[in-house]
Amino acid sequence: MGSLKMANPTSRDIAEIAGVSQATVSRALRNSPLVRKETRDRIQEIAKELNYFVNRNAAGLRTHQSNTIALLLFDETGGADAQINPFFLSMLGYISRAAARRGYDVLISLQQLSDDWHVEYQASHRADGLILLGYGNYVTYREKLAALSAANTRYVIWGPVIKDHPGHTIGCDNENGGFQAARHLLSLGRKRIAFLGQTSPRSPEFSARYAGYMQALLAANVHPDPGLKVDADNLEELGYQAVEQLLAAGESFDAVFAVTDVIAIGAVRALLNAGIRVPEDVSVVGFDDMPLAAHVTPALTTVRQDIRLAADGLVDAIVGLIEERPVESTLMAPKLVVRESCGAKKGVRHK
Amino acid sequence: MGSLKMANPTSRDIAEIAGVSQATVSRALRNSPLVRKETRDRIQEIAKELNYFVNRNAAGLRTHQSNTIALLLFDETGGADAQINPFFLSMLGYISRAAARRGYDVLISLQQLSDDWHVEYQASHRADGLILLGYGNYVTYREKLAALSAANTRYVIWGPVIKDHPGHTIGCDNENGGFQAARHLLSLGRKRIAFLGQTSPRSPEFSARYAGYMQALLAANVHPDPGLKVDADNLEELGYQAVEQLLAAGESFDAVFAVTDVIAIGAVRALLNAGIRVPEDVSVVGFDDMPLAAHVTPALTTVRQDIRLAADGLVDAIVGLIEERPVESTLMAPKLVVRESCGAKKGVRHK
DNA sequence: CTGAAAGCGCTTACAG
DNA sequence: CTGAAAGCGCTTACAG
Repeated sequence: MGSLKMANPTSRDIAEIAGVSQATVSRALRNSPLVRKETRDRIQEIAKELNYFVNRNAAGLRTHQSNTIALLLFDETGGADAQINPFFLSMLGYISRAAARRGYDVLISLQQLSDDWHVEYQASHRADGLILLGYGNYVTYREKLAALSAANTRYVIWGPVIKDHPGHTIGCDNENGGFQAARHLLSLGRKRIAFLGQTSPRSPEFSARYAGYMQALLAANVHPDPGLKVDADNLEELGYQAVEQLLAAGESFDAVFAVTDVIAIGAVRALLNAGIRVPEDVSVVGFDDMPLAAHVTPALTTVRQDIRLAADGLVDAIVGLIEERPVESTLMAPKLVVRESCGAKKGVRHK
Repeated sequence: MGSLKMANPTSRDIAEIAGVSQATVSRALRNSPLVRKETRDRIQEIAKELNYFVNRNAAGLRTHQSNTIALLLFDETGGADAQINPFFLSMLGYISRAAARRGYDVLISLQQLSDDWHVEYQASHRADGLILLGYGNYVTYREKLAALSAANTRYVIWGPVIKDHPGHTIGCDNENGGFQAARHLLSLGRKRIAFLGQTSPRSPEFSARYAGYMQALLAANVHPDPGLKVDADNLEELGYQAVEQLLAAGESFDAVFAVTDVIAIGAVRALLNAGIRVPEDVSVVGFDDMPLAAHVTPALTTVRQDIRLAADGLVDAIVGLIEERPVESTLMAPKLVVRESCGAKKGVRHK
């Protein structure tokens, strides 16, 4: 069969070589049982030899499908320079793998919440559906979501499952996670547990974690001290500053529950820096279990959100919507991961 | 002008509403000066009101362009479960931003080096070009790249700039980086500097870092001790094991140069675990300056690859190839970032 | 400055 | 089991 080479072969070229119609080539390449096995094999072999691949634009134009999912990552950093939250970044990896397994490509896009992203991806037929990722400001968020829904865009959100919120959500049971974190600290004998994180209504996930924390305190008859609650957005530097602030205010505390690992890592740095030992003097627990949580020193005790499962769930959901199967919002169970920063494992420095 | 709403408007719908031909609509939407300003504005307004977006499949089919870049990330982890190297993951963020600035979408795909990815993305018209990212095994890599070139696929690699390597490469001057790291350790009075990393020909980047390290030793008349060189692939656990191995062999050393931050973090953990102080007893320097390098304790001294610049360079290069401008391979200068783990800054724990 | 027309490369009823 | 034909929604010479 020598050298069947050409620049940009089309199904028509293959038809000519195979001595069949272009329609038959199209069927054969999609493995249609309508085409006789023999013919099918021959055609596929020719396609392979020619390094032929179906033109996705043509196929997409015909079928109105792109087999692509757009992944929108909200950039909390205000754009420009800063790093994206590594937690979401690593989720992206799992999403991409899960999508590939189901035959979907993934288009990524970093977005400002303020951007006018809502409909374009699907309306332009670049994607069949959207996955939205990021700790959003749910107040502004909400109208955008409503606009998406109004435009019949298919989308799934990673975030808090909020009653009568538009769209489908896959999220973590943040309240339970916060509860587990605080209960664990209490079980270690800690009573003055500082809370670091933003709890305004624009951050319902963090608010839920706070609610869980409060529940645990109340269940243990520990009176919460408002002086131990410090607002902090999700940046390492702000975790650092939050602890500095507590120290400057002369607050005494024997534990810190930070609403994300990023904040927790900043908090630990500030504590060590002030000559306060972690976990001997102050226990620290984070939230997320991002990749490096296990590798900082002391290794961070944290509440794990299983991002692998989350990614699978998000992809399942969006593919479900695309293929018009019924989809439900889901709440996933978080899990406390005990490492060194809380002091529960005395003298054990690695698993 | 009330409610102009319809399910999936096309340029033809707009033409009808505007009372012009479909061709004029197409021109107007692409801002062609051929269309009278007035008409153009009117058409664009209608499009906006209808929430119309050009069907990318149709446009792509016509123009043979996708305005999309495929980002192929090589998965060193062997697939399945593991985390992707955070260094590359965060590069992805910058690439996506740079591409957006130039009007390109980014399609991501995690790949095994063994996969048959070489041509499909461009041949199927899903992408106009590829960016390849990851510490590849350059022996197997090479044939794949040759295949890409043979298929006239446009691609740019992040990696070592190797003479007569196929394709265009944007990379870091790894040799110089290794030199800076070792020279810095030597300047601190360290003489027995362990080297942790894989230096086989399949990892030319790491080999180059090793070469720089050797140069620095020789320039300082320090005789390199082969017992202080330990092979380690790019995983935290392997950095940990490498140090364990040195200790078990009874080697004495006062510094560690790890060929990546990930390995360095594992090394630090092993040292602390063995009761060896960092940096008092052993100085540690890594390579990459990944996001968390600054936030582990002690903060990691490392050789920074400016990933922002790298990302811009990669996108510039691939867009250049796509738009048929001449493109050259580039070597970027790395920069030593001094933090705590080397001991140069006594008593200073944060910037 | 505008329109009529061709054609990009597929998929899929429809007919046999 | 196979083919002829229509048509997806654009862009862009070509003609005026």
